[in-house]
Amino acid sequence: MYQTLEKFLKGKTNIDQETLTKICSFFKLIKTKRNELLLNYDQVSNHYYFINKGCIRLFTTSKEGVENSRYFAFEGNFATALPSFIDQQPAEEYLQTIEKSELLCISRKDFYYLVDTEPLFAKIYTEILELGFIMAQKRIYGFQGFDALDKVKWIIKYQPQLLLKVSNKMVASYLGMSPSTLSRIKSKL
Amino acid sequence: MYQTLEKFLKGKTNIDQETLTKICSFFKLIKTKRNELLLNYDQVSNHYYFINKGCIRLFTTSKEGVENSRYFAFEGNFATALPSFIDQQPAEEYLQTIEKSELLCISRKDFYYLVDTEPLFAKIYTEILELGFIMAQKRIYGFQGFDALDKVKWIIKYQPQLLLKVSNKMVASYLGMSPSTLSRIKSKL
DNA sequence: TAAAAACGTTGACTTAGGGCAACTTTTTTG
DNA sequence: CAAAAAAGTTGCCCTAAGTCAACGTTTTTA
Repeated sequence: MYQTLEKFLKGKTNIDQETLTKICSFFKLIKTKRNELLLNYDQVSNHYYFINKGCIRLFTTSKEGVENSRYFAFEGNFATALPSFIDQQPAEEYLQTIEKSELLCISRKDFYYLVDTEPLFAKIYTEILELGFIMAQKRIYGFQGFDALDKVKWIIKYQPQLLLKVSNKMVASYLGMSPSTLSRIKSKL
Repeated sequence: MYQTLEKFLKGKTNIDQETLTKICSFFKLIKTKRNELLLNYDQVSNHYYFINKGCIRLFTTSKEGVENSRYFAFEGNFATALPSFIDQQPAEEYLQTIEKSELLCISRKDFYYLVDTEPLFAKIYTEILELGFIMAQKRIYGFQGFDALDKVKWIIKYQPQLLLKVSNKMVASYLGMSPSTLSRIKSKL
């Protein structure tokens, strides 16, 4: 149950088995269905999820009701609505498993307890923040000045798994274009 | 010379004067001219800047040579090319003072020395990361699904100082539209 | 302080990509 | 496994916003 998580933690820092076991003991296994909502727009994020199996999507909807995908996290990664988790304001975004998934879930209280009492876990948290920051910047700023074709090429180069695992519709909403535009571009290469 | 920085640090955490003085002693004052480049596209970011006076802009250029502004930091704030500062890869962005400025500059080495030896400074760094993460997300994701008019309204609401302090051209490049579009929209209110 | 450079504004024209609809294909579920 | 629902594709048309150029204004610098 905790192998993937332990592997993830070991990959980030040198950590003994005892601490590892202690950290893992705070995570509870939950199973979710396809399209199950983990967090609603108005809710405050109070859980951090580690994905054992499946996929979590972070998205919003525009005032016209169009969905806008922000992030997809797959097996072996952490995901939550981090801004809300940090500042405890309503998330203004949704968290959802887009397929049947198995998640390890830790409450915010326990998470910060670990951050405050386990220096190694604090270090891992800092690394998660740093990495999250870098990735978000690269992803979003990377698209500045890109036209639709550039974006599709970018996704093929840097996140080809997305095209395999996620519906066209969601990829399109991730890239900020309509499904028809994505469809047209793919047919031209 | 260090008043503004001390005020910033005190605002983040309870911190005694001795530690404060020690932290400040690692910062050196530098004066820059209008449009002076602090970091080039291919360079690795090795300094963190605190702005005593003036303004730092973070920007890139597209392959066609069009400038794209990412962030403006004003008096009393920190700025650097953070992804590069963290992972020591070429920045792929520029750092520039857009007006005559006075900066307090700390080297990466000293910065991480403080993070590793002063728990309070580590805490401040985590807060800078968290805040930077939240702000970047809000800023960029906030524009998803916005047309040009929405973006201008957004900037008026959340960052009106920008319109006062920064040229139209740079604001336009920050909002991801051409200067003519921004001009046209402003004339319609 | 005068010449030069950069910036801002506006008009005419062009274009990338969105909206909608019809149709086909795939996926989901009872 | 069949019916229903959702997703993907494609054509047609339209619109928001970009480009380019001309011109006036402000800013910079020698």
